[in-house]
Amino acid sequence: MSLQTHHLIVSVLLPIHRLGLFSYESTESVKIGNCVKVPFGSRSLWGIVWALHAPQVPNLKKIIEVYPYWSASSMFLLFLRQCSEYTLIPLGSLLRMVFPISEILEWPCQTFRCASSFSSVIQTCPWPGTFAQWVFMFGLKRVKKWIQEANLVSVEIHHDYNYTSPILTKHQKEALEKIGFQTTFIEGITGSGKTEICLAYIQPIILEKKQILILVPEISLCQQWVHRVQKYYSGNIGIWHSELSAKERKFQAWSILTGSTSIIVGARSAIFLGYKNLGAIIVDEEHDGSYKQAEGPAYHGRDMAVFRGYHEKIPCLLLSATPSLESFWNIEQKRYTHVALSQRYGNAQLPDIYMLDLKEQKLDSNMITLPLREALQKNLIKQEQSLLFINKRGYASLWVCYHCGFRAACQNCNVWLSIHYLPKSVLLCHYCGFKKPLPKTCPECHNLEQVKLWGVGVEKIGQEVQSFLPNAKICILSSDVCYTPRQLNETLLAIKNQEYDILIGTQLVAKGHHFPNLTLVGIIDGDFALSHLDLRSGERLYQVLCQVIGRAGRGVIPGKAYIQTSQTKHPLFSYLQSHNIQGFLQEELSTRKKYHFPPYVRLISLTLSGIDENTVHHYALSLKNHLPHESWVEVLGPAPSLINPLRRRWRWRIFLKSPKHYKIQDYIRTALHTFSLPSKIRLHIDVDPYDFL
DNA sequence: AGCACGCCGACT
DNA sequence: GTCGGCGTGCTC
Repeated sequence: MSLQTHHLIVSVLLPIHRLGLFSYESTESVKIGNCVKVPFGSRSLWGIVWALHAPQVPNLKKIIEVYPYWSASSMFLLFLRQCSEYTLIPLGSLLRMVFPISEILEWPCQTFRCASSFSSVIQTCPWPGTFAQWVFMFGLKRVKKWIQEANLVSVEIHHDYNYTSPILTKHQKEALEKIGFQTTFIEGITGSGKTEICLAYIQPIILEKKQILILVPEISLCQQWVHRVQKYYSGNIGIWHSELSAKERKFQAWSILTGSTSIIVGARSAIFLGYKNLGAIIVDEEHDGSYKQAEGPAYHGRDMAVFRGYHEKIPCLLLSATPSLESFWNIEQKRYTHVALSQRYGNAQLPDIYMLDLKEQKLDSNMITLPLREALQKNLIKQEQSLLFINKRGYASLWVCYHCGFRAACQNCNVWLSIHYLPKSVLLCHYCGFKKPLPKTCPECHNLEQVKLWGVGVEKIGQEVQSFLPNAKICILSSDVCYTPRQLNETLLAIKNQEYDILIGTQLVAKGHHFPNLTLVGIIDGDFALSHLDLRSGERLYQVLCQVIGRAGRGVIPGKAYIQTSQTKHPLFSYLQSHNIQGFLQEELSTRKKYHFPPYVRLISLTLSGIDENTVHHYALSLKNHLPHESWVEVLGPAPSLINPLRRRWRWRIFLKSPKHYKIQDYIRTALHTFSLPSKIRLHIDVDPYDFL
């Protein structure tokens, strides 16, 4: 053996789904956290040095290149490790989210001062903007050539910006003082000034040249935060979400990595990105279910934000008017600092809530009860806007021929197809997106007289309103009508400009938009989620109703809300009427405690899926039998999913329940270590699942 | 995940 | 006789 074997063998984490850690020889000195380019099969990949010792393996290869400008801090690596241990997402899969586009590591990292602030550069270099912006606009090759021509290769990174703090009221200042060093929950109804407190709080952090990450539950809310931030901040604002184009993604990831953007507004996946120096994390609308990613690697954005804040020793602020049960519990357990804002900004009143019993009303085939009709009419006369909420897209949810009994069903899922007229007439599956032209006659018996449409969606409500208020200008708001963020923003602007009298919308309208002239809210189906099949349904309904009702009366005029339901006596509504969130959450918590459900226990779901029903069932049973018996683990199932098949795949689920202080993740990891599945069968692990069906 | 290798149907 | 279907297996 040669004497040069003192070259280190290091363990490199690669963005590979299954395992992830591979041994490489390093000829130059590397540290843990360095980004390195390594040969892998017939290609080369970027990875992170995970450990400075690794097992000797045959065919050991050398590291090609070490990235000199950025490396993962030990705190960041600890964060990744905890994420992986908690969510059971393999480290390799996690790294794919950290390095969404690893090619940016090939870009040179030097950049220029903004032309406006560095006159000597202006003379030799006629292009304004930062390096990244030029690359974004003109392409790397051209910019590189320009740099060589201008001889400017080693100018240092420098960013100039101003940040002024918003002016706070006395109450807001008091709240600001209470924010702790780590996770703080800021609870306050819409309009209580949570945003301003946050924007004031981050000022010193921004001035220390650290980055701020603002997480939002939905892409459409990014732009809103950008506008808020721009009032006080003159620098670059980063955006991160799944709908960025490939070009934009590269530009944004590069700007975030190099620190050329100091404030980043992003959807949940932004929590895993590599930052230059993250200084604080803000999670807006903390309770929102959209933070939970259920498809692909399952994780909860808010929980990951808390983990990251903890490991990087930076503050994490959770904001909500209607805390999630988990957070409410964590506040009670004194895990989070709690800051409550009670006053609504500028004296706006909370809306009065009226219950309408669907059982007492004679509706015929209509969905809107008489009192709500009258209220809509009055509001129209007063020239004030109204909002009707119904949580169903499309026109109707079942196409049925009464002559032969034919019902239009999805080819891939065990569901009926919904009828949509907007933006185009079509039969649509809400689960897989399958589309079919709307039949003119029954495909089975060719009859056309006896076709019936069952179920009620936004479009049908729109039709009903138009029938009794023919002069009202109606706007239908659903993801089908506004399918791009731009379209949605345009529509929202039109609403603010009073171009519509009555809005009819799905979940989409519930999220953080301010319409000053909106004074009436009607909930069409106030019991759509009150099933006992799903333990979170009550919590979700409460949150969504709170949010929709919060749309009313945000200006100077007090608002009113009508809730149509067949369960007027349900305790949820009395808490809602008295605006007593605490009471509602307390009661929900005690139910969860009684039935041994989260947050009192840990719940994990294992879902097996595949094309062939029997094979999936077979492997689900054998997985269950493979799980060792432990007194502290309760194994439920396997049970078939409610919608089976879904996207042509059959799914069987196993649920595991254990007390929280046991490491059930370790139990599962070891159990799965000795369990193998054929490649046709997929296993999906979800820690703290949101759905049970 | 990619990208190989590998073993069976319709074409110049 | 080939071209190519995607089944399974490996990548330090």
